Amino acid sequence: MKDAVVTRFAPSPTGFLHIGGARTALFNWLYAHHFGGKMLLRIEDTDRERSTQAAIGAIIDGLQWLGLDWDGEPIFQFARAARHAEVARQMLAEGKAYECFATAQELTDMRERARAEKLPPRYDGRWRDRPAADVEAARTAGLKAVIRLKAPQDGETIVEDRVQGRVVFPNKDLDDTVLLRSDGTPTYMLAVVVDDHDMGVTHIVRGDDHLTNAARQTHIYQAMGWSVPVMAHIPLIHGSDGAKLSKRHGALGVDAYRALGYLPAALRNYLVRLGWSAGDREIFTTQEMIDAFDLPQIGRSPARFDFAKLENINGLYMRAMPDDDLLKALIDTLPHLEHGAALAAKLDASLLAQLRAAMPGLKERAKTLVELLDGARYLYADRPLPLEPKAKELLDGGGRAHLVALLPRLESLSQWNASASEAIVRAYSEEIGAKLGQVAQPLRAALTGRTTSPGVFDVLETLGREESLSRLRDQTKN
RNA sequence: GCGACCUUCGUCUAUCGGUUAGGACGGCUGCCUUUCACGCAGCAAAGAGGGGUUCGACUCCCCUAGGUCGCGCCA
Repeated sequence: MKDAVVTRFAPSPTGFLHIGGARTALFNWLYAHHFGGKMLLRIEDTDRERSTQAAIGAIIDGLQWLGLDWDGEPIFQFARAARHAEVARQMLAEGKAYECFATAQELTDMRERARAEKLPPRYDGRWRDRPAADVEAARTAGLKAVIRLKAPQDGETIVEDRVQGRVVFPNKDLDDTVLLRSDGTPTYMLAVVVDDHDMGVTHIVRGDDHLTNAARQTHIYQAMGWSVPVMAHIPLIHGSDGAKLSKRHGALGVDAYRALGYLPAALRNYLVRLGWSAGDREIFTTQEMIDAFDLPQIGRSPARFDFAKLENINGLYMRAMPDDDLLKALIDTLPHLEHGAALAAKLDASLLAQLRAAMPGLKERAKTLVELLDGARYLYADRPLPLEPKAKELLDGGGRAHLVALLPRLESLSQWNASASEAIVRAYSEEIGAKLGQVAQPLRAALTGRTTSPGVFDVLETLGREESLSRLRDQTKN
């Protein structure tokens, strides 16, 4: 196996793992697995002001929840600062970089002047070819220097991108990037290149907001005589109105998706089809995804995030999941769900068995775990059940009489199961010449407090004789 | 302002010069039915605009419009 594929996911820990980052991670993960390679994780924490431990935790937790594992230990970029500085000094020594003593004020003025003249705001290279004497003078005057790359000024830099195609940047449009800050810490631009090189990254798959950075980074690779990895800049995800993804549009941390009751496998399936396709195929197992995934099928246009489709896919996954697995997923997710604590508090062996028995009827009525939890509420609600307005109307509007008539018949049942109760109820409705629904709906209202639920006869069975009859008596009393 | 990239049903997409422009979500009809769902059947819905090239353009080229991203001693 020559040239094994090595990809990396390189988030900066300044916030949670958002949905766009999750998709980037997924693409890197799929690509690495498709070619039997590795995906590395690098935490880009060089911004000491904004990087937080909490964000690092959120990112790692998010990746783990999504099932996107990485090879080896995560690399922390800040820990490699000395290596980055060493490379910068090497470039300085080789004349590939130079010291620049321009002050922050000078740079601001430079930009403002450019803006006023409607020119692109760029560094003008004022320290690029200064005589050594000037540099000495500045240093003895106590000025602090940054190290800037001596980037090519003529010709063009070509990024052969596997998604964007051949993108040409005239070098005159790119200025001399800062490599090392005046306090001696490396910039992102330098750190990324050095780390990707040192980590043996062969394929860089990242958001296309980095496309112009790719040209600047290419200059650094060239200055160091390193080979440039394969680049693939994938389009960003947009909100439903086409604008930048905002909170309202789904730019939430992946933990929010967990709290909304989405299954990681479903979210993965939704995300992989956002900007990538394999013919008409919509649903993939993880292995199928790995087998089918490759860079050429990634589109170049940004995709909009669509909750409706995510819900649909999640519902599909829930229905396809074995009942035991789905129940486990629900129980495991309880701590993250809004009303999860109520169920968790009452969860014992018998409730667990009831949930398991009700699962077939429950899962086809839910698109998320939140809906599944809500649908299961009748199983563990306290008597007397609170009635939804429509359920109350149903009982008050004549439904109660049916319950009164049905109660003794149900009480006399020798076998308590769905088919036995169904026979009783059907016989009764035929007797009085009513449609089954006219009788079944009041029953449902009394048993669940609602007008919608799984089939009433299944409800009777899973609730059990005592609980069912008690709930019916509660409603016939008044 | 400059630069890069993007533009097929409302949304995600297929199409790699010749198709009644296909699928999925959502929407709407209907069937099933004890409710709600599920399932099934069906319907509506698209090549941004304008020029070329070509026997023939969604597909290739140019222009326009719109959108996104980038232009820090942030990442």
